[in-house]
Amino acid sequence: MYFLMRSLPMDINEINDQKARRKEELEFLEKIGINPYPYEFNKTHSAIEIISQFRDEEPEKFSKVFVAGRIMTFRRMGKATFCDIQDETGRIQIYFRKNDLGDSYDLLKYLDIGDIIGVEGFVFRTRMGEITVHTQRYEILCKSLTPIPVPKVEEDESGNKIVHDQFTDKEQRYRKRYVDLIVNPDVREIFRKRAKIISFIRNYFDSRGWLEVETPILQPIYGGATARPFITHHNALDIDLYLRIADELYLKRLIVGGFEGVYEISKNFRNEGMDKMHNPEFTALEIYVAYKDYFWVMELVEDLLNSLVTYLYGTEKIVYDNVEIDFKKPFARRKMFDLFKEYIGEDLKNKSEQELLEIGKRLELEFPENASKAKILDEIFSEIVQPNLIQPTFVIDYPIEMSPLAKKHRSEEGLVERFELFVNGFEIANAFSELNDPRDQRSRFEEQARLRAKGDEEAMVIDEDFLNALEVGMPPTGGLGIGIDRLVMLLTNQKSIRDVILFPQMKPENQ
RNA sequence: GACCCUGUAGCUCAGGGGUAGAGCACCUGACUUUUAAUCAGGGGGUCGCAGGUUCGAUUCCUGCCAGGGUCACCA
Repeated sequence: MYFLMRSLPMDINEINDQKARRKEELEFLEKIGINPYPYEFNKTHSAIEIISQFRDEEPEKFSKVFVAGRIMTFRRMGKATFCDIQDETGRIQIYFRKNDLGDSYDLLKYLDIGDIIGVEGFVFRTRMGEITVHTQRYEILCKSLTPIPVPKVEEDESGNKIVHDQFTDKEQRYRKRYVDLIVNPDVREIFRKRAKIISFIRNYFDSRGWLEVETPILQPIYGGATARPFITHHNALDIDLYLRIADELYLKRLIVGGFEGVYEISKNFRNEGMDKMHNPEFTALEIYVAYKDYFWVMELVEDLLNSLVTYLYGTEKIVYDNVEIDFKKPFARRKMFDLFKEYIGEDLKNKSEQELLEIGKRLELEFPENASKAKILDEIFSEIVQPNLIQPTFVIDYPIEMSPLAKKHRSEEGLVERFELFVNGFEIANAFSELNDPRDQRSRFEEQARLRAKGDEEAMVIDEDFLNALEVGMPPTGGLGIGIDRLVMLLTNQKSIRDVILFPQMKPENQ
């Protein structure tokens, strides 16, 4: 017997007394003929509609409304009860009175915080001045069996909101995002902004006639970025496939195919570390437009971000982490090697791998063994220069070793026509005049293959079909990538990528 | 992957080698315009998991698990 007991799943929640009590309430409601999970409710008003509609005009006749939402607070006072219900738009106070409701008033005691109800009533203003729905009839729309955290909101004299017992445990918030969304209204706001940002970008591109496309997530050869991929397996074909690390090479094939502007909002996957700037799956935007170069793309990015910020906030300025950031056009444009000169006091152009390594070490940086020239420059840049780039700054003209898919600079030896946009030290955008000379592309791939042979697991692999596409011929093309998650972080003042991804990757909980 | 911090009630947290604490939530009672409602009473915990030291561990030690942070790799 003892062993039997011990071998039963002893889920702590199963023996939770609050859960048990709610289950009893639910069974009681069913016994007296009430369906605690009915099929529909015809809402006429949202919480915010009621408040905005009745705030200014005090209606002579009380107006009838049908509202529905989740019960967030209860104030029971014997023969009268107040509660706040919450719908997608906000909260509205509901008033119940024994005189009006009779027997159904007594059933209120079988309702709990977390239940969802529908209310038919008229709107009035209480003595304390709060716009409230006076219930004439109500019905339960969903009985909640698991209690949710109950933060309480207090308003001080100056109208500031103080939240008591806020649901703050980050692990629980990310794992149980549905609870987080219910009890932390700011979280809903972030994801609404995220949706607005994405739809703004989509409209911006669509209205210019560029085509939204979908390219493979499962790829036999991964490419378009330097990163380690996730590997999966297709059973019927019995081949390994890679989850895409970027969609660049497919989008360029579409430019070869004759589309003159294509873009994709793409979930990419990189099998690397996670921290507040990296989630293993993330969203990137890439766009390619035929007959354009990177100067044109710079103007596109300036205008896109400027109009996006203006659309969201009605101004060109935002505040991130108490720093004001101004998206006024044009953004600063700085050549990469000029920035090196400014921040290191030395011209790194034409330096050998060995010389760069020595400079890096003097700056107290550490490098992996066999670090390539590209890696060393990248390291020096991201450690020394990048943190200083707070206001929107285009860094232009990268060394060729760092950019195997970008076209050679039209006038400067050893450089490519590439820019990255930095804001608040974040890399927001990456763009080039796209390399379309198949002979040059092949030799760049071959150089990547050499790096790979030397042990660089992130170096690119040769994609013969992509080279074939370039041989068919791609027009001059400007290409751009934007990290959507980081852009959302910047525009919503969030410090961690997990706060702008609804379901961030977490280790499974130990069962 | 390395280091630091954290894990106690549904939530937010305090405590500490000898039967586990608060506020809110929950239950009972009072209260027909309250709003962090109030007042009176009450229930609720293998103190993340496993092992060790000890007469005795939730507390001390070790390992593990999970989370957060810093660093490394990357966007």
